Amino acid sequence: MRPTMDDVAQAAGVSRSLVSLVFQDSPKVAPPSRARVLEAAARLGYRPNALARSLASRQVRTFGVLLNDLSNPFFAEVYESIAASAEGHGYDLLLGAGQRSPGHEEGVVASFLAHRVSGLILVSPRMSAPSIRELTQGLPTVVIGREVRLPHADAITSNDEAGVRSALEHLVALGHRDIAHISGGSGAGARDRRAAYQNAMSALGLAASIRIVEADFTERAGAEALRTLLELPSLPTALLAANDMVAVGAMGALAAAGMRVPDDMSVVGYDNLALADLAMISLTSVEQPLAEFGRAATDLLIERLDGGRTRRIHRSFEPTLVVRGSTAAPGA
Amino acid sequence: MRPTMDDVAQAAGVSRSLVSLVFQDSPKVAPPSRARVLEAAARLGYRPNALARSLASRQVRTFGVLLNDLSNPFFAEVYESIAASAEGHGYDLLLGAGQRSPGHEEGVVASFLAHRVSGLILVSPRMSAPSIRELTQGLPTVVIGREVRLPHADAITSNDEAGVRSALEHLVALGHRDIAHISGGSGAGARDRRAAYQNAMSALGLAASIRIVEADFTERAGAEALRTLLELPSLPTALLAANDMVAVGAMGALAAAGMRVPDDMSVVGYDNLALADLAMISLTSVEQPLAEFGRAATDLLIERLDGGRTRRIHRSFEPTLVVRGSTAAPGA
DNA sequence: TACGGTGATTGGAGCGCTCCAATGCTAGCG
DNA sequence: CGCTAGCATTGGAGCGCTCCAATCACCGTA
Repeated sequence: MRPTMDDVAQAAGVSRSLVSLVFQDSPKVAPPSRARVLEAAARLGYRPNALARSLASRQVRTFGVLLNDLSNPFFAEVYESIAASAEGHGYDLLLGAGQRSPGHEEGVVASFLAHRVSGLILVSPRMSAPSIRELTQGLPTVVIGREVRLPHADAITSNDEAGVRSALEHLVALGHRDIAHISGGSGAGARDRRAAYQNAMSALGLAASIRIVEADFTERAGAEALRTLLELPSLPTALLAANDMVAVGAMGALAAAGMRVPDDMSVVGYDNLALADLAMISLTSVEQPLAEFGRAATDLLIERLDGGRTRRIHRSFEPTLVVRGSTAAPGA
Repeated sequence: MRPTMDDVAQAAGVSRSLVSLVFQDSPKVAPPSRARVLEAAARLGYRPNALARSLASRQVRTFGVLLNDLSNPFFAEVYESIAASAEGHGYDLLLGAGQRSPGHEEGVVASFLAHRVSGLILVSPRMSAPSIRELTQGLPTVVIGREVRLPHADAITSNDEAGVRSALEHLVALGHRDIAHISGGSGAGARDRRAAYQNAMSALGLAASIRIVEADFTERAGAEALRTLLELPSLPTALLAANDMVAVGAMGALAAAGMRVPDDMSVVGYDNLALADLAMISLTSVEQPLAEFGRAATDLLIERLDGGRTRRIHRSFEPTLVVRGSTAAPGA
């Protein structure tokens, strides 16, 4: 059996309470006692039991982070920024992966709740809003990448309307008029982006050439969507993809079909992953300030936890278009 | 406050013990009692407290999974296979990300231990073997992607010797003789792959043209390594990269330098990520049976936990070469 | 010498659960 | 009709810790 606090207390010749104070870094402990306790603990190989600690203190300084899809590096970047910021605030993280399925997500969130995390960060969840409400039951929650309207849940999004508009304006400036959208289907935020595309196309006087292919936020789905597109009688000259994975999948399918980017078709992605910057991909993409997402998420959670805020907040960030080699004038 | 078992017991008019039995799915509970308890629990919104449960039962049916680097999809694939298999055995997973730094990894493992996980799965850890031994303290552990020799730690690797040999033989069959290796530096398994390269080159009679550039398992490092290589007086005709991320980074740098793959240089990767199959990348790569890694990892852990095994096991899997467009005869 | 004050230390109750031994109850048997 | 077997249920101790109130030792001061 692992040593407990009592063992350490006995070995150090003090009470359990004192050992507890030492491991809480309490300033009330006299330096010599502290040294004796730490020495005894080291000798026995003692490690505090986080379970017992949380149970007794009835507070768990831990956030549960649910990432929708580990295979998309987007989530890795968001996670890194959350981790950096949570660490600074002294919070632990429990990580879960949703595997792109609402069922998995619900299981992960249930497990977070069972571990009594103090707050939840859901990154682009696919769960329905009602099931989020039902599951989280008033637990402070931040949803990234989707605007969920629940009183105990804050939202962090980037301004898709502006991001999509800047991408389309860029394409139009290059001379494109026939611009199709490969959508994220039922994935988080896909609706907003789809709507932003429709709005911006209309605003640019291109309502007539609106064309949407439903897909999902994966390479595979992007490739399939493109093959669907190729069967149409007329092809668009440019493509706005729901994200970079989709864009890359579509570019792959284009290459496989013997078409060249940007000569035969321009492609714009969304997220500006490290991938997009690779020379043989060189994808024009809309960048979201991911680093700020993480900081904002922990800040919002801590405001509720320590500051006692109860009103929901929606924080929206401005994206930036990064132009690379995948866009050019049509027929160039 | 959240309802506790006592609240449910009171609401259902039974004892706490009975409620406990119901939530453990005990067969000794009479169906009507079970129904009453479940109804009361649902009405109150009761959820068992996993902390208290683990503390009282002194067993935590949870594995800690440490992934070295979330931004490499390799780890996402390994994770998915672990998740699938652990779920089947009724184990929960705690996920942690090492962010490519030994310090981070140690923090994550310490947190796993504090949560008293029943077993550990370390995927390509960067920590030193002594610090693994010291941290894990006899806790059943499986290390994937690296052969760590500790009595309480099993190892899962793929046969790098064979994988590297098949890649080199493929290149030699195409006519290459001058084949350089971009190594993973101090990353997990980099040593084995480097040694395998040296051995295979010697076996193929190419010891004289052995050339190694140290890098890391990332795109960025691959690109930098390639730029280093370009400054040498003579260039190799083919490249064996430590993994696909490195290969892709190197291909990007090649493209940026105006060189074409495979015309000016052939490139082979390792891991066969989804990425490698994209048409504009089309990377020849060595595939490891990732799905089996996950199953093997949970099986090994469970053998120790339930079966009482104490001797270490090293399980090695055979890789397969997947040939794509990034390799061709030199000067083709 | 007695006293209040300060800082260090301690005892004990309790967090929400599990698990074991003990209890109550009904049916079945001689 | 008493006795036992067997099932369903219960009470209570205890998991390893925190936290509060109580205690202790020691100092300076009146």
